[in-house]
Amino acid sequence: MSVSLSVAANHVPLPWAPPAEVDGFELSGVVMHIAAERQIYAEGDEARCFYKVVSGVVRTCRFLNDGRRQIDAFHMEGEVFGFEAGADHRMAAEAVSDCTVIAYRRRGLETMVFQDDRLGRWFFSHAMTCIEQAREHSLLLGRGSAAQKISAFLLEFARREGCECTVELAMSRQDIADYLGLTIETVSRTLSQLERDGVIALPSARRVALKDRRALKGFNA
Amino acid sequence: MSVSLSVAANHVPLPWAPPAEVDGFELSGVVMHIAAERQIYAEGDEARCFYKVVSGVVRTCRFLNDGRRQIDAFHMEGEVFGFEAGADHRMAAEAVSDCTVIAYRRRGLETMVFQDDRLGRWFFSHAMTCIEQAREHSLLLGRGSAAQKISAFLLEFARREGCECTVELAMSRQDIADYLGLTIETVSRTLSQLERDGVIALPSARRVALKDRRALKGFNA
DNA sequence: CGACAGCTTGATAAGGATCAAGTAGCGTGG
DNA sequence: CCACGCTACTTGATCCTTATCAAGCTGTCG
Repeated sequence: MSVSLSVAANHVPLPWAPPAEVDGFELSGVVMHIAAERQIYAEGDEARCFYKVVSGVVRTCRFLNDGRRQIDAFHMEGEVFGFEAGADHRMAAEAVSDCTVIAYRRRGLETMVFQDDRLGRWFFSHAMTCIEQAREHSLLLGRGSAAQKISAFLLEFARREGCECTVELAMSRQDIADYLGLTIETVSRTLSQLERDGVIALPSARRVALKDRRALKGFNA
Repeated sequence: MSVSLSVAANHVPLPWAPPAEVDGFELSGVVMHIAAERQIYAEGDEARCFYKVVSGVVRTCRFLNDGRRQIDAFHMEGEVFGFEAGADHRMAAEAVSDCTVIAYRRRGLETMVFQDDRLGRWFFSHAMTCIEQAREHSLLLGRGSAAQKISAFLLEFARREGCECTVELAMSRQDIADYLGLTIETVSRTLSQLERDGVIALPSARRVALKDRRALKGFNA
């Protein structure tokens, strides 16, 4: 089965499923550039679109009444964010670095999902992956020491960036703290301690070399 | 559209979607009784079935290498658990109290989901609800004080049990602790403190009366 | 060079974990 | 019916991790 929607100003093929599975699909998407620290949408905004990251890093987060922030996830190249069950966005999305994203209209898509097995399966698999990530994050937040949180964070981003030995951190210490449920000072101190222990090296603040992956993994299960 | 699968020994209509939406559907389900504290499936077991709670309470949880346990969720009457993206269960499921559940074969269902819009939509909505719950749980685990965690827990269960003023706790203090990322002593102390503050009453260990919902809500956002 | 933002480090405090005793409730058996 | 033993829960004392407050450092940009 093949479906095409009306073509918008910027027409971009749907690139976030294995090409073999959704060859026939095309969705109208609008390319957007967002400067670092700019908001893409706010908590409570109507969820008209969902997004795919082309370049840069995006964070989805919520704010507490006391002003603190919890970052739910960082979204990197190729990842989809902002797809909601209800009418509104439950979290805000903000650019961690300068970003390029594609905004897809949500309207119509939900019907399409159930008209084509392949697209439906992809979406379902996406949803299940989100659940697993959220649960993994819960586990970390609920039961990890600062060292466990930091080491899990570094290993996760090393994997996602594809580089096995060096992690380029797009996000600030504050972002890391808000993702892991720590303070900026504890993040800094823990990184320093890991460096003193010879587990990592910090050639610069935003660059981490993983020197002893075994030790890093050893902190967790 | 209406679909019927081969009828198993115990044939039970699929009851976990609004009746109006999946009237035509029937799935073969096997009714199971599980004694309190018995395991329904283990972490890593092949995910042949998913389950619906008929009565009692079920917990889904994971064990860490140091022996500690993180409870991901409690599942109550009418709720579905054990539906996985991959081939295996990522968490164990155990009976908190004596339970009755219905086990549905997973095989065949995934195809059905994409053959009928209504069933598909229900499943998708179920998945999205799971994501929101997992994120809510992350927020609580990452940023809450003991009092915030306990009050959020009580309000959540008051809502789910339908009773607005008294919560009947099926689970032990240890279960609560493992759900909230606390120790059993802190759970106990926090409940005692809330009682001293006149926010709740504890007529018995497993029964909590919510005396001041405003104060309970006040701990959180 | 100075100003600024982001990061690091130090000193201290608070919240929760841990270790250690109790106490209450409940089923069992006498 | 009560004594017993068991388990779950509560409470107390102390320790440890991390938060908080405060200061200094580093790199960048004008």
